[in-house]
Amino acid sequence: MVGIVEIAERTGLSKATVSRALRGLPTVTAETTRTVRRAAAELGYIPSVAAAGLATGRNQAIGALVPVLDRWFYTHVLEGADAEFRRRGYDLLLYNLGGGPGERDRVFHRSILRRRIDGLLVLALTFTPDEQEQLQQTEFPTIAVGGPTAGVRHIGIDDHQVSYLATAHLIELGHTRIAQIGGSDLLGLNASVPSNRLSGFRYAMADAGLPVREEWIVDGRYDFGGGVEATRQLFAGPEVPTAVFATSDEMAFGAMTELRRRGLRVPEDVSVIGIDGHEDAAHYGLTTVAQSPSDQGRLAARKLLDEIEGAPPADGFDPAPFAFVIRTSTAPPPAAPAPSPAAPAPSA
Amino acid sequence: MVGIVEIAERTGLSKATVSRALRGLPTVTAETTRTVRRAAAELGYIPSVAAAGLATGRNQAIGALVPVLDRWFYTHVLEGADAEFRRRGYDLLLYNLGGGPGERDRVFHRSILRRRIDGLLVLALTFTPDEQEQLQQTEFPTIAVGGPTAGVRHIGIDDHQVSYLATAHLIELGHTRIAQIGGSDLLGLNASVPSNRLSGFRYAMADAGLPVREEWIVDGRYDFGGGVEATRQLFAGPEVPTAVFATSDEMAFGAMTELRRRGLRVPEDVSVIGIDGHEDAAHYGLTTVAQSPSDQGRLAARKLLDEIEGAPPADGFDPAPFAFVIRTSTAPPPAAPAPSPAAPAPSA
DNA sequence: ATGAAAGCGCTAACAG
DNA sequence: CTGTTAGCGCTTTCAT
Repeated sequence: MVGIVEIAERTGLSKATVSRALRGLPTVTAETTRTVRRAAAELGYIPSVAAAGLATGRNQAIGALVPVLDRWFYTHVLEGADAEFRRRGYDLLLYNLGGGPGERDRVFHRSILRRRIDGLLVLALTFTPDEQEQLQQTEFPTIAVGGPTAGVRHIGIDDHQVSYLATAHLIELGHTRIAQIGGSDLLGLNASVPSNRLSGFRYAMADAGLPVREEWIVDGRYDFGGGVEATRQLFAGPEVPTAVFATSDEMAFGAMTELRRRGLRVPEDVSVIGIDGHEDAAHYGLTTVAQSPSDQGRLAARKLLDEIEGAPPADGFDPAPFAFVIRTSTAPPPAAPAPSPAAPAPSA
Repeated sequence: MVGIVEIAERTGLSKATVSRALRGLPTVTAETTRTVRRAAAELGYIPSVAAAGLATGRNQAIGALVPVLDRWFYTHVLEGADAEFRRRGYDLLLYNLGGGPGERDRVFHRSILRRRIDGLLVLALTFTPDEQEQLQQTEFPTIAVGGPTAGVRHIGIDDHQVSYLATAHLIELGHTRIAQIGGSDLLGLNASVPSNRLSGFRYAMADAGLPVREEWIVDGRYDFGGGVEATRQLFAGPEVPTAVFATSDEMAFGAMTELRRRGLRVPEDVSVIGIDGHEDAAHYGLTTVAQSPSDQGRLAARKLLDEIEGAPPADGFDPAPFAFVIRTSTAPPPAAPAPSPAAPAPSA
């Protein structure tokens, strides 16, 4: 095993100088630095972050806490954050909670709290009071993406507003019979995202004087299969909606697939709108409110590292941008009048 | 900051005994162990893996090298492996190569080679000779999932055989005009998976005396959008296949979606078969050859940890199980005779 | 069964 | 600009 001592011996310099040269500190002659680096390369020197970390207290690593891995939003936040972390020389420790009930506790006590990381990125998750306290104790900077977490800065879209807009779009097209496929709080996931998306929907309906039918608010678990099942449920009875607002594109894809399987045309018979801006939305022709999770991840990473490296800790909410993308899955309801941007009259 | 010294002071024991008690070594009285643990809990002691690692040379961490994150196969291998790692007290460092061209090098030199991990899990990736040498030098155990890597043990399905079977199924149904949507080698990804899946297809066709039309072998990039585009291409001309074999379910979903968009019925007009056993396959009614990436990940993790903890290093290939799942996306071709398990005659 | 002391590989004052 | 001297927090001989 070759460490800095070997380099010191070989070059006749001291450990300290070698260390400085390796880190490129300015207090070393360019000449010396070159010599050291060359020797390091020749000897096949590989630095030990662990040793450096012990000495400095810096681990050059960030933990990312995710509820599950196979959801579009999470993987993309991770990709964005990871790229930024790597760019700045940090490694990413993945803490996946998806492995069953015991996992959560294990992750918390045996992993996060091992002083291996310099900061924590939290995806769409809320903490129990106990967990919160534990986190405080470790004292490392934390940032959340995709849903607020008590006492932690947070980046994400304004779910209420996005949801309001999506609903308003359907209303403007003349729809009055609108269903929402939402998501519920699974695995201690952040409940505020689904609840804000629901409230945005309710407000938009209320503002248009439209009634919300509680049986048309169904859970789609944020995934494709959930979208399929929710749709099946929505279209089981005699009374069916003319528009479906899925609060994620993956659920919207499931909805569209199930609608077509039932012989219903989108948008002629039923309009569908989503939230996310998933890559596949174009292929489905899905109208959606797009966001960029990878940008949110990147931004979160940047803020986290800035704080770790000395910037003043900030608090509160950083709203992320979103954009309406109109495609072919939304249109006026069947037998409805042309879009009336004014106040559409209820049709029953 | 409370370390083992604080516990030692508080209990009146020595650092050494505290360390032993904390690790549950048998050379400590049950009594003493209890005292120490209680004190640790009261003081809110949090162990430092870095310090322990420095002393022992063990990092209690495994690196996972993935080409990209948002592919069904990868996220599921990761979930399986992660669960096993955590169960045995190891953390997972995620090395994502998906962040652009520079990433690969950066990951290799600035991350993997930092002596932070005890082993490496490689997903569907091949190394350059240079990278291979670097890896050898670090000397930690490595294992691959989803595609062989030179000099590294490997777990996965037998791609050739799976592909042969899928093709044979279509042939038995009476199809003769069969297309394959495969995947190409993106980002230095493992080329042997696509090539074995292609050869399985060719062998099955050859064994049945059927010609392979080269223009019906198209690239679908292993994702939904690629499946859509490949299908568009396949059905653009006057001559179209009666069956499409997509080498991943995600591509098959894209193919089915595009086929339906074009007004073609599955399976009446076109049969579709996939590989993977994706959760959504049931909703699509997709016939597929199912595998379990999470089991493969779990097994890989287990073997890797066993080796790290002293088991003799093994080599070679561990074939993973797969299972044919017949659903409703495959049927005899239009205007074809009933399934003839014998040798179907070419139809011109 | 427990303690004392010597590191693991690196960084950080403090001198020079 | 470079060298010396102490550690970082834990594990591990070697004694006792």
